Amino acid sequence: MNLLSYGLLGMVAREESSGYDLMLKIQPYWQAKHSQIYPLLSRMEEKNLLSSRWIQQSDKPDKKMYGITEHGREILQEWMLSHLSAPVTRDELSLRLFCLWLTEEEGARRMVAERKRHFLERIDYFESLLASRPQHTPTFGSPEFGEFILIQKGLMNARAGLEWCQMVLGMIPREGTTSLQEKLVSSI
Amino acid sequence: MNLLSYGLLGMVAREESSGYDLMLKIQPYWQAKHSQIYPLLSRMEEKNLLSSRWIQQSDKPDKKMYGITEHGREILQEWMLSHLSAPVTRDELSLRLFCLWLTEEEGARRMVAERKRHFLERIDYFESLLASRPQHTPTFGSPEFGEFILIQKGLMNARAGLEWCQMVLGMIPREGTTSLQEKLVSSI
DNA sequence: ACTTGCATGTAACTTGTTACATGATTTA
DNA sequence: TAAATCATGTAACAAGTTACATGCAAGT
Repeated sequence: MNLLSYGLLGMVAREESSGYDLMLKIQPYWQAKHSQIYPLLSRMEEKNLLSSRWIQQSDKPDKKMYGITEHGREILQEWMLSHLSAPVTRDELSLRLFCLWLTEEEGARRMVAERKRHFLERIDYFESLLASRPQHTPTFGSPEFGEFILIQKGLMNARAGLEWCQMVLGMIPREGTTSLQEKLVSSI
Repeated sequence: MNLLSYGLLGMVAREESSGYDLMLKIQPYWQAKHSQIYPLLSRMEEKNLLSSRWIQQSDKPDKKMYGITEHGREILQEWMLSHLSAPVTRDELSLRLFCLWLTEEEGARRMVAERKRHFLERIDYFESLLASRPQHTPTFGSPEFGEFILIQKGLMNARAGLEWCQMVLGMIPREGTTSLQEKLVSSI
């Protein structure tokens, strides 16, 4: 059982879901493709952590809804008490910064601007999630609490990223902005 | 050529390094083990992106220093101009928050406290990096600039994470703090 | 005596991505 | 008419982790 499997198990524990549902819901926090999720769900059913039933739909394709079993819930509880592993981030931008000195102002600005767009999109997404739920802050113990602080986690992270982008864009001179003095110095 | 390979190539472009050096330097930004790095460096040498030479050492084991080739530099330049991919984060904590309602206050607090320690450690690390380099802010174009904003990236991210932890710890009631009224309500 | 750091590598395995495969309905 | 959404799955491949393997020097 890997971390993704536990995550899926936990989501099913909250509400019965199809693989497709789970994929969409988990995407913003853990980038997993359907080709990874479907086999995991099958294996978890074999291990008796999940049960499934087919739901016929008229307009859309039929779907397989998964629910958690008693055994699944026990395993889930154990996981929640086990040691928490450190987050893993792999960001191409970090690698590129090691050799940023190889690029011109324009290239560097383009890169950071692209990342800025990414964060703005994420902020939009998380804010729309917040807007589509009860106004009052949920209290600990309710299922809404976990979801609320999860959204806050994404939001605060994206805002920090945006701030960084703006700081950096402020530090890279726009081309054509170089002063006469600097040009003279760099031409030596 | 994967992202990690480009990252290593970029680091070698800055200064000649051994696989061991690269592993240590890249760790805080991209968690790669030596068992992944060594074969990548070998393959990049085969492709004529890197060249290597053995350095004998008396007190420590000998080491293989890699330098970038002309061809390597060209490939690196191309990469810097190509499309930047989105960052990928896999955080067990995010998955756990989906089913936080399964745990008690104590378990939840422990989890967040553990994460808080993680961020405090990272902040310490990045601040020590800042302290061990020239006081004045580097300007765009110098190799120090990229490294400076990379450290800032890690720092701002870790600070945002810490802030989130503190917000959440403030929202989870400490056990024994529950009011009489709440106890009566929850006992129904 | 034991562990940590330095230093390099391979083998077996797990995890994650891309591509293949199907097919109806809705929207542009 | 083309693309996107819904919906499930498999196969081949790439990326990343864990374990195995060696060995010396310095510190605890």
